[in-house]
Amino acid sequence: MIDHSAGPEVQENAGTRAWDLMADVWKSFKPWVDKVAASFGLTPQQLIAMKILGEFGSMTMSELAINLGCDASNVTSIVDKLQTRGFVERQSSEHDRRVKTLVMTTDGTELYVRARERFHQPPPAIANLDERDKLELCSIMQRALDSLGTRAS
Amino acid sequence: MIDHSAGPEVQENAGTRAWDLMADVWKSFKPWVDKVAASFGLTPQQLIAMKILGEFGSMTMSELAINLGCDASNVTSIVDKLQTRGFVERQSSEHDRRVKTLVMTTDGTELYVRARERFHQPPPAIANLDERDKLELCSIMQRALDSLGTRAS
DNA sequence: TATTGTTATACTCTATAACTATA
DNA sequence: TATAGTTATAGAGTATAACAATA
Repeated sequence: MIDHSAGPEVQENAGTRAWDLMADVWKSFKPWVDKVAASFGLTPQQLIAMKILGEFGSMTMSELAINLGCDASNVTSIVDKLQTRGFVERQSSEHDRRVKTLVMTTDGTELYVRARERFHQPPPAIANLDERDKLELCSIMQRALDSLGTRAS
Repeated sequence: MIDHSAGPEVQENAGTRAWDLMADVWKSFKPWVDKVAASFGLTPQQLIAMKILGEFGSMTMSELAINLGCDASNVTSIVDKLQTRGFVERQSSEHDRRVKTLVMTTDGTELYVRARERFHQPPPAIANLDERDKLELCSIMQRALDSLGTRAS
């Protein structure tokens, strides 16, 4: 039997504790993300897709799948909805007609520019940090990504 | 029209950049979490519920909902599955028979103890950091949580 | 009347497998 | 044969609303 008389157990090491704390911070992001997405009439994933398309300008369906980190079949439905709303268009590539290139419409670009303004203000838990902490957090997260062999953007 | 000639745009401030980098790091956690949960035959959310129950010993359905950060209706189905598997039991509280207290079974406790061993090794992106970064990350995340008025665990 | 937990329902996000149209 | 994208399907996770039992 486990002794719970003292409440939650003490964290054994800094890595585990950092992971638990990051999870708590991440959980605090969700209401903010949902609210921002809803303010544009989009789901979070749709807004992220718009952000990626806005940053890169145009890309194929499979490239968007890689950037979103999800299966290509999901991208079909995400783009379907964005296209129905008039924010993106599919263009068949002329040199390989299997490939579809996504381009933003004028409405989509306008939405992206407005959304970008919102992204400049990160979620409260990050925004509330002082400048030194923000910079240090960038450094640590960058080292964490580098340790995985991930390419920095 | 947006100028994309130089690829993705430069991040304007440290907060936004920290938020983007944290999102990338968080994304790297998912395969690890899925793998750990699957190694116990559980979904991630079920494993998190077991972790919370193991740490706190026992709690009511609504308390678990608060700790999971989701609606009470979801907890019903999560606990249903854990109970079917024989890891937790519902006990009607004697002083208020509306309330159900969750307690882990012997099998549940045994699973929790094994899972706890796995949690001691955080996801690669965190585990790979050196001790100084881990400690600094703890401090920053703690300050981020404190800035929200969140109670530290 | 108010609260705890359940049920019914629906939507988002996700993945796998089978399919099509091209290559 | 292989690849890009689609369709069909299924499951996890989420929330809202209506409900039963109890307070």
